[in-house]
Amino acid sequence: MTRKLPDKTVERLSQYRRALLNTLSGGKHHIFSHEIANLLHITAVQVRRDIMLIGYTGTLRQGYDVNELIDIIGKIIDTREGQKVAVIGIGNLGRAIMGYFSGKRTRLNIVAAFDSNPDKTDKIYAGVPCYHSDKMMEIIKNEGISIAVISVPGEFAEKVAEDLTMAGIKGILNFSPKPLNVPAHVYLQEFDMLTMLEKVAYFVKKS
Amino acid sequence: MTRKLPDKTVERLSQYRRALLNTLSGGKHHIFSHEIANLLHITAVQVRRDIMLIGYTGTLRQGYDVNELIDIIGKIIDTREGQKVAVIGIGNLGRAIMGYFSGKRTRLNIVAAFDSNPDKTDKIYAGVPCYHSDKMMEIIKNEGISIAVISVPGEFAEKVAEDLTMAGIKGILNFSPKPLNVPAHVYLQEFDMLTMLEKVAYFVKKS
DNA sequence: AAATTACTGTTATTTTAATAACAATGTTAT
DNA sequence: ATAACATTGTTATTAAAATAACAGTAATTT
Ligand SMILES: NC(=O)c1ccc[n+]([C@@H]2O[C@H](COP(=O)([O-])OP(=O)(O)OC[C@H]3O[C@@H](n4cnc5c(N)ncnc54)[C@H](O)[C@@H]3O)[C@@H](O)[C@H]2O)c1
Ligand SMILES: NC(=O)c1ccc[n+]([C@@H]2O[C@H](COP(=O)([O-])OP(=O)(O)OC[C@H]3O[C@@H](n4cnc5c(N)ncnc54)[C@H](O)[C@@H]3O)[C@@H](O)[C@H]2O)c1
Repeated sequence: MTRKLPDKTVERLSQYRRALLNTLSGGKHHIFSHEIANLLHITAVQVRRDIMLIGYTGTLRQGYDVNELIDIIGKIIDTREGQKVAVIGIGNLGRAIMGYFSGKRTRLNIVAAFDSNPDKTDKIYAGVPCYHSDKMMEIIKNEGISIAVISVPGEFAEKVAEDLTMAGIKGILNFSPKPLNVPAHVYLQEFDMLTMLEKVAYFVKKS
Repeated sequence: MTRKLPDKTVERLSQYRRALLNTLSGGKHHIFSHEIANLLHITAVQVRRDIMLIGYTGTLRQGYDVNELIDIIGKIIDTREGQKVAVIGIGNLGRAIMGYFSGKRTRLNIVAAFDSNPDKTDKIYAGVPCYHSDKMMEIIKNEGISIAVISVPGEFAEKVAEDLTMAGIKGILNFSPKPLNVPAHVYLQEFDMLTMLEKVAYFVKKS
């Protein structure tokens, strides 16, 4: 399945899987495209198209087999061995992230957290050990951690990103307000809640 | 300026403004499109095009006047009177949001927080009072709060959204993992960090 | 058994977003 | 004074994403 999927399809696949896992725990084993669509507020065509792109095929009268679809999506968006993730900066946001991810059934395992404040280190958060950031580069290399979430204050983000890059990280999800510069081989995704909120405000205003 | 702007342009305008405010506090009063572009990791053409769309014009040798541009963007994405915002659910995520927004110079004012846990209510977080959620509908109506950020656990999110809608809220930014159903006149923006992270993981895998 | 229904899967079309191309213009160098 | 340069603003083109259209098909109804 080395076919390149559209960006947006990748995002939705992750959402489909989450919704399907819910569905499953509700005891439902088959689902129609329009049901998935309703769960996510998108159209059924979109759902079918995405599913077509990953090469899965439902049955005519029953729709999609929930287990199978979850599996196939996993084959696409997970690696076989899983990927290790670290969270840098265990303030409010860092803890929210750890809490949210813990227990989610996924091949993305948060295996370490790092903070520069000794009061926060050498403790367990949501089942994950938090180390002092002095050890960050070493642990990332030794553990083979490939993905990092940055939730430190803006003024430290650039330095953290440099260290991460040197330690061989492959992907960064950045929540700090400072847009980062990383080499092209590091995949970078930035996110800002203020932007989201201002967007909501703008579109509220229009109506 | 009732011209309809593309979705993505609106997002970027918010980012430009944030970057420009930084620039300004660094004592720089003029900026070129390619400088803005570098700050945000986008292209200069994109920047110029967005700025064209809002009808602002720079000077040829100096580029854009930072103050003026900040102002113009404000005219576009803010309302004159400002809009009031409430945060529902003051857990780790709620507190991270409050901390992040506080002190940001914007016409979006977080004026109230709400939580159902009496241990958390009747306190001040990042300068904003937290009330018990019993009073939510009343306060939202009386204060004229038009935008809400939902950061309660999934199982309560639907109910909170219903109450908010009934209280007359106009826009919702939802961080709970439960996709919400709201009437069409309420602008809804959902966000999920797990999706973001899985996307990073997917694109890391490819390389 | 024919028609109808309710789905899926796929191609075609439209819409939205990004990029490229380039004219216009003041600035600096020669 | 002229040429080269660096920048903006805008139009043209391409790319990405979403939507629409519709063919195919098993089940159900008449
Ligand atoms: N992008 C967004 O949407 C968004 C939302 C909320 C917060 N934020 C930003 O995220 C960051 C964290 O927010 P928060 O509320 O958790 O803040 P916080 O102050 O509670 O936490 C920051 C943590 O980072 C740690 N830290 C500082 N320097 C470090 C370093 N070099 N290495 C490791 N750890 C270090 C601190 O000890 C602290 O524990 C802030 O920059 C904030 O502006 C962004
Ligand atoms: N979308 C994302 O990216 C993302 C990231 C992290 C967390 N989350 C989700 O956000 C939510 C909050 O995360 P958290 O880490 O802050 O959790 P938390 O448990 O620390 O906080 C939840 C807070 O909501 C309050 N609450 C519960 N019911 C309420 C109600 N009806 N009205 C008002 N307040 C109520 C609780 O008292 C608590 O203070 C969770 O659902 C979590 O899954 C989402």
